Amino acid sequence: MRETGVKDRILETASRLFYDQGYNQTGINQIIDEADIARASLYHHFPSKTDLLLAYLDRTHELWFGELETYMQPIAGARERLLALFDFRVRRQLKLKYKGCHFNKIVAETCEDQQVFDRVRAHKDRFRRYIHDLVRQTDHRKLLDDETLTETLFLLLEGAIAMGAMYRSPDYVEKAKRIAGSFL
Amino acid sequence: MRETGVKDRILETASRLFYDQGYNQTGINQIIDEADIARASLYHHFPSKTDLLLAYLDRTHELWFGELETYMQPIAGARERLLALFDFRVRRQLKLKYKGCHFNKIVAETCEDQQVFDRVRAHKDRFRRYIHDLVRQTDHRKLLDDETLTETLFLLLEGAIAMGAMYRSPDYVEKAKRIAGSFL
DNA sequence: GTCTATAAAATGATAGAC
DNA sequence: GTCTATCATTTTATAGAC
Repeated sequence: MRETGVKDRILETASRLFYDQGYNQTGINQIIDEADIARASLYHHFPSKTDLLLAYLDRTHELWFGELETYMQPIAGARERLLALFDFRVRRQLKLKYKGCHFNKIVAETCEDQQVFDRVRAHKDRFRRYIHDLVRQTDHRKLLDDETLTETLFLLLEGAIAMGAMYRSPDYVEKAKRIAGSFL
Repeated sequence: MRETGVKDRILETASRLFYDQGYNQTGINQIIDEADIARASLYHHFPSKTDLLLAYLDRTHELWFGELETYMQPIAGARERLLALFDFRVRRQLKLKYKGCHFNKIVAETCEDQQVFDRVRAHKDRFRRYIHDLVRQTDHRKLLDDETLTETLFLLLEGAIAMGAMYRSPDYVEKAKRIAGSFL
C-alpha cells in the first residue's frame, strides 16, 4: 500500500501542515495522526521538532527552484522571463491559497535561530541571483542600473507577496508586474 | 507603586511579548508573570487570548500612526516627507531589532480570522492612503502616474521591511529609499 | 476587581517491547 | 525500524473566596 517511505510521508505531512496552519500551531501529534505513522518513527527520523523544521526548509527550497525551472523552461527571452517570474508567483499564490512566502512565514513565527536564518537567507540570495542573471541578459531601458533594477524587482515581488498574504489576493503581484514592465 | 493601571500593564506586557517572541510562543502565564498581575485579572479584562490579540493590534495601530505623525511633523515638503517615510522605518527597525512589521507577523502566525484580517488591512490601507496623499502633493518626475508611484513606494517599503526582518539589517530599506528617490 | 487553586487538554519527548 | 504506553510541562480557561 505505502507508495512512499515513512520518512517522506512524515516530511510531506509536516510540510503541508507547517505552511497551511503554521509551524507553532502544528503539534507533533497531528503530524503523527495525519501521516499515519507511529510516534517513535517520527522521533527516529527527526530527533526533534526543530530537525523537522530544518528539513522542511530544505525540502521547500529544493521544490521551489525545481518548480521555477519547470515553469521557466519554455519561456524565451530574458525580458519575458523576468515578467514570467511574476506569473510564476501568481500561479503559486493560487495553488497555495495566498498564504505568502514559506520562508518569511517561518522567520515571522520562530525566534532567532541561526540554522533557520542560514536557510531562509540562502533561499532569498539564490532568488536574487536568479533575477540578477536575467537582468544582465536584458537590454532594458537603463532607467536603473543592473544592480538597482535587480533590487527593485526583488523588493517589489517580496512586498507584493506579503500584501497578497494579507489581502488574500493576486492583485499586488499583478500590479508589481505592471510596474516592473515599465522599467524593462 | 503602580503608575499604570492593571489593564494597561497587561496590554503593554502582552504587546512587547507578542512582538518580541511571537504570539503563539507567548503564553498567558508569561504575560501574568511579567505584568505582575493576577491570573483572573487578565481574564477579567480580556476574556480570551484572541481578545488580547485584537487589543494588541488596535493599540499597535494607534501607536504606529502616532509615532509617524510625530516623526513627520518637522519635515517640510512632500518629496522630503515621502523619503522620510523610509527613514522612519529604518529608525523603527533599529528600535525594534529588525523583527519586521507587527501586522505581517501576526498574519503569518495566525490562521484565517476575519477580525485579524480587518485590522491588519485597515492598517495597511491607511498607510497606503498616507503615501498617496503625499504623492499627489509632489511634483514628481512623472515616470509613473500617481497611483502607480504610490503602489511602487508602498511595495518597495513592504518588501524592504520583510527582507530587513530576514537579514536583520536596515540595508534593504535604505536601498529602497535610493530607488524611491530616483522616481521622485 | 483581584486573589489562589485548579481543571482539562495539548505540548514535545522518552522507554522499552517486538 | 516500528510499535504502544507514558511522562513531565505547558497550554488556555474557570471556580469560588475575599
